[in-house]
Amino acid sequence: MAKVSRKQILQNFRSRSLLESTRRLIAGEGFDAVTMERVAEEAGITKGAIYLYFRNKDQMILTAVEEIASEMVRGIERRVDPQAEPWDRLRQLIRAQLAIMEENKELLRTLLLDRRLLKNGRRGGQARRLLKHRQKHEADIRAVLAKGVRQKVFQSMDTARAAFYVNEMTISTAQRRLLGLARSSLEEETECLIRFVGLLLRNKNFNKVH
Amino acid sequence: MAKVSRKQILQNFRSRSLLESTRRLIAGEGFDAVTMERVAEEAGITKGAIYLYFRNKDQMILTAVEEIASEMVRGIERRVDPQAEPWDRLRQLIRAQLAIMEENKELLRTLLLDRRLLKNGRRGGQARRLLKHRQKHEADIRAVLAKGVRQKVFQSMDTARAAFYVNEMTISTAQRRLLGLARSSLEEETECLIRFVGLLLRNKNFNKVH
Amino acid sequence: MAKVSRKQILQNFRSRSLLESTRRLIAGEGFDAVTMERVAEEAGITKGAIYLYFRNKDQMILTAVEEIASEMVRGIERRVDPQAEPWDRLRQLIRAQLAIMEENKELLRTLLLDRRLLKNGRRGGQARRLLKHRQKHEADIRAVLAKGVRQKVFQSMDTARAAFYVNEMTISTAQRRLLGLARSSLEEETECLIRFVGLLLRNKNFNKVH
Amino acid sequence: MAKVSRKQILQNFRSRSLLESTRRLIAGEGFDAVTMERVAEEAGITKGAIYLYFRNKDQMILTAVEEIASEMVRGIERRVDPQAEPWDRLRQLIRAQLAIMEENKELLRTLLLDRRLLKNGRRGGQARRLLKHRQKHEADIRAVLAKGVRQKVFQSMDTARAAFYVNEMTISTAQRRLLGLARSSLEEETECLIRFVGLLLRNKNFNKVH
DNA sequence: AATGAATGAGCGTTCATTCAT
DNA sequence: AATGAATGAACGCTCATTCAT
Repeated sequence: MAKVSRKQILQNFRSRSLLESTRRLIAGEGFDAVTMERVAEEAGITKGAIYLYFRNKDQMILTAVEEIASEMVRGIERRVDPQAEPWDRLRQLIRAQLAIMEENKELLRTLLLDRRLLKNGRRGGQARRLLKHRQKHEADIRAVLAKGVRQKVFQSMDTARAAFYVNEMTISTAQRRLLGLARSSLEEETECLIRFVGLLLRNKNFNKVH
Repeated sequence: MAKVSRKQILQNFRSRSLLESTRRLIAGEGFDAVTMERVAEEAGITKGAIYLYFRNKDQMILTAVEEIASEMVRGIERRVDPQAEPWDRLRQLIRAQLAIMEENKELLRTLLLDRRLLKNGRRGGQARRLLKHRQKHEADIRAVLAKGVRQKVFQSMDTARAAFYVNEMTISTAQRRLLGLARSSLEEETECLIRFVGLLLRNKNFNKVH
Repeated sequence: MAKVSRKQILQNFRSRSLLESTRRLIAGEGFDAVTMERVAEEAGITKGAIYLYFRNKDQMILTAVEEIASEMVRGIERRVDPQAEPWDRLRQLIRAQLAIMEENKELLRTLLLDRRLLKNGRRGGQARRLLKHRQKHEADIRAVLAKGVRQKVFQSMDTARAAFYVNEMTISTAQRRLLGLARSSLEEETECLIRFVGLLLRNKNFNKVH
Repeated sequence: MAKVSRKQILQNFRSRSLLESTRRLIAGEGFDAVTMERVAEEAGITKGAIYLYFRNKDQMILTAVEEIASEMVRGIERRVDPQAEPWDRLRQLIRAQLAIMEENKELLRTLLLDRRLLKNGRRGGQARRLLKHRQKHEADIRAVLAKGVRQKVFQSMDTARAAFYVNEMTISTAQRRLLGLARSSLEEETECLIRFVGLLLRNKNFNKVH
């Protein structure tokens, strides 16, 4: 068992190194800088050895990116109190999302500006797994909205669409920061976004809260 | 002068051919299909000659994309009645934008999924010229909003930010269609978006209009 | 001694597995499919272990192919009645050879189309061991011819050369089948070949026999 | 026109260099030595430039080999007197074939030992064009045989098959020389082969001629 | 002004062989 | 005895860019 786990540990260590090298390159210089040569070099092994851990380049990148996405979504969830009331919870969601995106600034600069992976062409649906995480997040938002609507805290609406727009507005807000187009601080941006979302939902508590 | 202008005409004609070939390739097969070879072939000249009209590949693509952006913005303006009242005008803007984006579906599938050009890295600000057009469009929206606010048709708000969100929501709506994630027709999507925007602005005429 | 032989048995078992995997791959997909990885996998051991049984890839393939050759030659001999009269025996030889080659169709498709192993270049004569079997078979034919000549059943001739040609004609007949260029059945091809060989030897019984 | 032909000349010169480098490598070290890198180097250009003259490696090799085949077949024809009587003509054919094969010794060592190109797999039929030349040659032999049969100089027979065997015997004779297995001189081998072919055809003039 | 042949660096991938364990 | 991770060299192919003509 010791032996097995030692091997497993080495395996995992290598995979991790490779995924992190990949991530670092994506963050630092974009997808085009992700060369098998460079990834290997950064991970301290040789080009050929990568193929012991990943079938090919596409799969390696896909794995790295999917990891990032899932980490971010999980990170958001961790920062939200599931017991909170809808409007509070929604604000927590938005704040968490913007905070996490700020933390992963460099990576997202590439990921948001270069979404080639989402192209249908590749392997019909394999790359689309990436959308899963976005959709999961949207579903979370939607659940909060639906609860709020049931409680008459939000006006009645098409919650699926509203969730989509809330998410897109949040992403847009983050993206504008990444491009260096935002003038104010992250906190100001966040509160301003929340105010607009409040308008969108015609949140009954809006005036009290703010 | 006649000679010069004849030269100029030929120059322009060549540039046009090249830019249109570039555009066609971007629309049809994405950025990766834009090789100097193919652009030249489609334009009816040879690879080397491109360098008489453009400094390098990047600049050629940038010019092509900038043209597209400016055309689209101009196209939107052309479809809007400058005399219309704010709310009507805003709806015209949104409808026009979605219509134009639908018309340039193929191009946008590439342009929205691959925004590498916006990366600051390249040459301080050269690529940023692309943002100019987006900002111009945002300014148009903002003007309408400001007028509406002055006329008390819209509630008072940070119009710059509101314009940003309106634009982003519109782009998101179009993008979702491009990815094949929208279930309903363009018209339905459009009207639904307008309804949400109405909420955002707390448009006073909203109930009457819809 | 028991211990030694147990080792030996394991040794032999492993070698066998490897050689049979090699053979299967040659037959199924050609020499290019014979990678150490796949051979090992099919034999149920690991790549590195192969080098405990064979010095290198070349030697492994050579051994496998030599085995095939020797088996085929032995197979032919087994089907021939050593008591039979020369002409009958020759016909048996030819029939047996074509039958055996048909049975090893897939292997021979590769072996006949890719005889690189016969190149002298490699290691002076090592690869030449392969020719041994062919020569053994030729010698068998020659013995029959010689006996026939002594019995005046065949006309007098350079039996070495005649044996060579008889063998080559037989191989050519088989090869044409492998390439899918033969129009008639194996039996027809066989009888036709025998008829031509009869002509070559001016077999006195030819008219009676056929 | 001068310009055009100068370009054409350069084009042809490069193609020729490349094909000859290819040929030289095939002859000297076999197909596996035919690397784009080495071919280019031998031809005095760079790897990438090859693709200006050939679509890919396969096509380059195929062209080279087909050229060799067609040259050899033409070379044989050139050495044969079309007016000669069947038996003389057949002897000329065989002598010419053996002579030509001797001249292209090195090339044939590879071509006969490595017939991978004939594998059906590649591009269903494109590689099979190679067989065309062999078949053309066989057809020539057959025509001579048929004429001989009509003139009652040869006994009646299945001329297609006989031509196949005559050709195969000739090739086998040459191949044995290439492998260094022949003890006697080319002339002796040739005459001996002709004698056997005479037997096969039961040539009526055989005794007189020899 | 335009050609188009040529370069040269780069890419993803494969595989026989080695060697510490 | 056996593993299997790792190497390292090679390969076919692409393409932006240059430059003599």
